[in-house]
Amino acid sequence: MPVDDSQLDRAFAALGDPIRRAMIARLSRGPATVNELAEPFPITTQAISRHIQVLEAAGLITRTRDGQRRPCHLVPAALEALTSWIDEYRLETERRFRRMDAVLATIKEQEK
Amino acid sequence: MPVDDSQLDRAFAALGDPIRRAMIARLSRGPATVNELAEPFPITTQAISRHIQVLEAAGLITRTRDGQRRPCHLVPAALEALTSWIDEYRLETERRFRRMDAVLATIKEQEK
DNA sequence: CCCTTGATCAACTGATGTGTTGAATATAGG
DNA sequence: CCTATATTCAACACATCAGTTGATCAAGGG
Repeated sequence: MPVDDSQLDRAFAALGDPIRRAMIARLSRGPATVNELAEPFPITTQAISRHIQVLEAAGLITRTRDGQRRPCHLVPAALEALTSWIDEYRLETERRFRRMDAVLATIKEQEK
Repeated sequence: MPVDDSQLDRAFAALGDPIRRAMIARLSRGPATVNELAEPFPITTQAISRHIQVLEAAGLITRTRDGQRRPCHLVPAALEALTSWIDEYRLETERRFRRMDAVLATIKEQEK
């Protein structure tokens, strides 16, 4: 499954804000409306509404309709795409480190 | 090991830029100097130098000295801290989905 | 000792992000 | 119907970001 580059831009950038990360944490425990998400923060509902739009544009959340409410839902697959991207390079680095350790061990052995 | 909130801000925000992600990808294959990292991109070395500073401030890379060169090295543990953060909430969401599926299955069973 | 190379600093520009206030829209409910 | 509630839109202020050019600094090599 191809991960659009600009979607990665938006998703990682979205997580770069502590308010949006707190919203993600909240949504992991279940859906929430704009007002519910706004409650813990000392900023206006409008500002929260825009944070939500950022998360939605990043594909990290989706929204449904419940009368006049617009509940937000976390999209675990979007989070998984991010960890996959990171892990690819983390694992490559760790493999490289292990290879280098092996080489150093061999050299040390030969010096004996 | 406690992950400073502002470090998460910086690290996720750093990955929100495609040039910096490409640098991460490059560094997963081994250390590289500023000029080496700049080579693929059509922007000035100064701009690259600042991207590197952003990655370093985020804790994603470290730098050593080799004469007049300043090689960059990826820090896999920093990447791991990010996947850990994401996975916590992704896994919680998936557990919740499974619980809900179970409830729905029970209801469906009772309807028979 | 000079000149080149690798890298950074400083100042400036234009774009983007995050917050505000005030107005608008839409649904709920008496 | 009319009002309250949930949410969003629009316009603005302010800060931060990503790029530029030009100058500076430090290490190497002839």
